[in-house]
Amino acid sequence: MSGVSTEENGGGDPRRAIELLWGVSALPRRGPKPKLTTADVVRAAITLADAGTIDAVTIRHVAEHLGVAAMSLYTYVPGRAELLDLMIDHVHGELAAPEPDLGWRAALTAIAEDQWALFHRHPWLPQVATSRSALGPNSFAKYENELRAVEGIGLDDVEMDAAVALVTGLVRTTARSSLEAARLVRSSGMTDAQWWERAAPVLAGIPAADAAHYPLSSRVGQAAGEFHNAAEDPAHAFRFGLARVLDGIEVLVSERQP
Amino acid sequence: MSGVSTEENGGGDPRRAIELLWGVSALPRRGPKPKLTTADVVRAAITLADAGTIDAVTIRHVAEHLGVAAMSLYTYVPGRAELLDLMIDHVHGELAAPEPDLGWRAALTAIAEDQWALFHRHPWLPQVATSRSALGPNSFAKYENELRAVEGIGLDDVEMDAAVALVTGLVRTTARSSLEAARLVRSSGMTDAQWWERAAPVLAGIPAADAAHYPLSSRVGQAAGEFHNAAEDPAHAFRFGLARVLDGIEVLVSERQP
DNA sequence: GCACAACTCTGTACGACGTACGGGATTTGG
DNA sequence: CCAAATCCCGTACGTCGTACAGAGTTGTGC
Repeated sequence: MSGVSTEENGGGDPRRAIELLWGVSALPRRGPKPKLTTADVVRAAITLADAGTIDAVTIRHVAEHLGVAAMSLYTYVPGRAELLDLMIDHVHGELAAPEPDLGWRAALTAIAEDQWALFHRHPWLPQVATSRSALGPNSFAKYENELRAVEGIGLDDVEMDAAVALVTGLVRTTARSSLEAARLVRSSGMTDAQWWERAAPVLAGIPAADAAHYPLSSRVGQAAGEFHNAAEDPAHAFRFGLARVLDGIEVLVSERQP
Repeated sequence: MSGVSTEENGGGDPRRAIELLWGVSALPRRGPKPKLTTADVVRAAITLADAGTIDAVTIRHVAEHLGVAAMSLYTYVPGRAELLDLMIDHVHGELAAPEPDLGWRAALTAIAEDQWALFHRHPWLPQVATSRSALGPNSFAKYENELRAVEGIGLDDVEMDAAVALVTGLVRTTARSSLEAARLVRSSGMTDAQWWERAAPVLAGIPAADAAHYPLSSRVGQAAGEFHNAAEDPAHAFRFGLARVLDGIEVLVSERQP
């Protein structure tokens, strides 16, 4: 019962977007004084997104929130896609640089937890895809910090990149799914349990959907479901996954440093 | 330069959707003979999506592809969101049940590779989110098969669920990002290398973006970038991640079976 | 002091989207 | 044979991003 669609973009000239991200601009100023700044627009968009989903970030909404006409936003931002990039880089600025000399495992854990928290402060963030990513200063710093965590432990450059991508990908995925579940509960007004109560009798009327056909799904699905509803859960997939991934990286590291 | 937005849904009555997924219906038939079936609509939608992105699946497009008016589709499908659910379950039918008695590691590997291939046959699939997932027969079978791979190796039910979610999540994430990158190349008409050629001089003009500020990013980013462009790559994040994750699960399994 | 260029701001408009509504056409159960 | 059920579909509404053109405002060069 849920769908996601992905807007494409990324075709445009990187020039203007990069300048905005790095705050370069403002040489000759003629014409009327601007009412706003690009940063105002970005902050307003983030406020709106934090309160709902990324869909709340429409040009018209943001403009209304700022008290200007929709088309005025195009003075500060080339378009909606670039606005999203600016939002991403902006919130990446909230990530901390991990303490030095922690050891790679503690450092990666700190990074993962920091990002987990960031995703929960900005629930729209894991929904927004970013390949050929937003080249802003904060995103650069994020990558640099991630790499620092696995520096000098015996991995080559390609492995370092893959390792941090694995960890950050895990955080994104698990955060995304936990946030999506929470959003679904809010938007449908049904908890998972209530939803299953609705769905179960319908399924029960379908011979092919009998538990006998899906013995493991029935048993494990129920156990997992009860556990998930135990309210301590949403972070479980994250903690479980992180533990496995770090153990897996540890195996690789040991191979490299016998 | 890229953005993704997530449509919400999932509020509606599960009843009709589940009936469609399980093919229950068609009792009393009065009125004119239908020109189409629900399956026709689903297949047309999949054809369209396979050739582009999920955005190509609009009610009007699908209808046009089938030679009927847009509103006619609502005879066969309650709405676009349910159509997406039907598409998902339909393609899940292409997944094979892994051979029995493979051992958990080989079985999980087979499942991961099968899904990796599925995602590449249907590039829109990893873009479509599915929490409170599409309760169709093929999706059930998918989950059942996944669980079977880790049955009886010493994990409890919650761990089994988490382990298969970790693996399938990895496949989805890595497939998604590899496909997104490929799509970006097509849609922008620029390879990553060309795009960097465009972007680099702009960044070079920005003091704060100097390589000295991001020593690891520069070095590792370049190495990883060259490797990625080596054309053998797109599956690298997948293979690397899978190896780490399986090693991590192996550690857990050993703990459970001393 | 003045004209003009550069800039900000905005109203209107276009082509997409999902889908609500209502009506005409068709088939079949009673 | 009629009425109910079911189909097909034209029209319309509200949403979106944003192209375009014009009006108002400011600094610069003379």
